[in-house]
Amino acid sequence: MSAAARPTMSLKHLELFSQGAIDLIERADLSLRLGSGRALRVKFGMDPSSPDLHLGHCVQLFKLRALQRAGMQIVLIVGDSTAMVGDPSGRNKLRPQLTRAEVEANLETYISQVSKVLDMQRTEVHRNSEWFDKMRFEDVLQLASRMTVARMLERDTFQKRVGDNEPIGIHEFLYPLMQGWDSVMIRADVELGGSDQLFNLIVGRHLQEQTGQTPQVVLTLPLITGFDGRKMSKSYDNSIPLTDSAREMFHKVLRVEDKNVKQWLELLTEVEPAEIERLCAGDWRDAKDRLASEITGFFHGRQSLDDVREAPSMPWPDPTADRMPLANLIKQLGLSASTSDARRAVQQGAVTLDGTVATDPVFQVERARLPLLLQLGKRRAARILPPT
RNA sequence: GGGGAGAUACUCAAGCGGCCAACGAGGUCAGACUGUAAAUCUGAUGGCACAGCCUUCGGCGGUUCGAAUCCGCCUCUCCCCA
Repeated sequence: MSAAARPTMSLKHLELFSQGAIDLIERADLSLRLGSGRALRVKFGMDPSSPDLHLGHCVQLFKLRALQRAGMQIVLIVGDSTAMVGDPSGRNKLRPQLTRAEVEANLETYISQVSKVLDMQRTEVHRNSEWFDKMRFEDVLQLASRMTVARMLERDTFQKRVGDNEPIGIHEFLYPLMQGWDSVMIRADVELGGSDQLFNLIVGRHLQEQTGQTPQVVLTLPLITGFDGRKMSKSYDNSIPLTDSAREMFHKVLRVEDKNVKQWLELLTEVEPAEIERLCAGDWRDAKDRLASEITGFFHGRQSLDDVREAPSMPWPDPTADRMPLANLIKQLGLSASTSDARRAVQQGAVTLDGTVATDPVFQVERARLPLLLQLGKRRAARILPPT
């Protein structure tokens, strides 16, 4: 648990950095910097472009957590300016630009979610509007002149869009430059990102070199996939948001494909490597259960695991009503997105009351019957208690 | 600047005056089966205290008993030429 970075530890640290990495550019350079014995400035940027973080982001965050514990200085960049541009990485479409108000709203939830993984007391946080808001057009032009269009168009994502007759906004070319400029401004030693970020990270090296800094070490980590096998992403709707209830999170994690269980254990938990080997050699059920328990326990606390197997308690939603139609009750408990949705679930036999299937959406649930166990499918349930 | 094509629900994509809350596919949700998995089969998939009503087909107006479908203007995108 020693947090001091001493030269003698540099080899161990090198291992810590490179574990699980896809790209490490340049390894020798990292080794050299570690040898200096100082706390390296490790940059990680996130755009508050959607309100919630999900497990995909956590691959990076867990690595940062380990590095932070090893005494590295984590520098978190909240991309409030870049969020208004939208990262074109992996995008086959023009991303809608966010307004400043939307970005502000997302930013707050981000920080609180990151604090579950990182010690924010020891984390340096910057918004990139700190420097971008001060730039004049002249400065923007100068930054833009540091990169060529040909170089930009090398990116597969842009190539693909050109091929598919999809629009590319000029402002999208600015995105990698902005991200790279962040590195210059905070004098990053290392920048961490998903493997799809390689191009952007390399631009950071390029810009640092041009401005007389030593280019940062670039470290990319694997992207984990969502339910559908594609990169886990909010926009593909295949992600596991950190805001999920313990129950939702647990069950979604259980749906991970068998072949990814090991990777998730390595990237998203702090289970010892030897233990991971042991788990993966055994029954998948146990490995998955452990994985889901680790992840859910980490974000919601160990005691939440009881709630996963038991239904969480919720009060009767409308204290003034003596009875409510089943569908409306489900909606008001927040177990379904809409009343119509609840009705459909009921009609399809997905809902049980105290273990008995209820198929009538307008069935009147009496308040006098409380407490009552209501289950909707396998993943949603509530123990309804009388109002206090 | 000139010419052509297009904008439909989470995504892709049919529909081209009433039978349209809108074919189909993917996704998602649920049921069966299972390992609370995957695969497979089945059903559902705008909202509403729901046999009815309300709001949707880029936007605003118009024609019509009736418009996603016809007309006008606007916004946005792609392609070809300059």
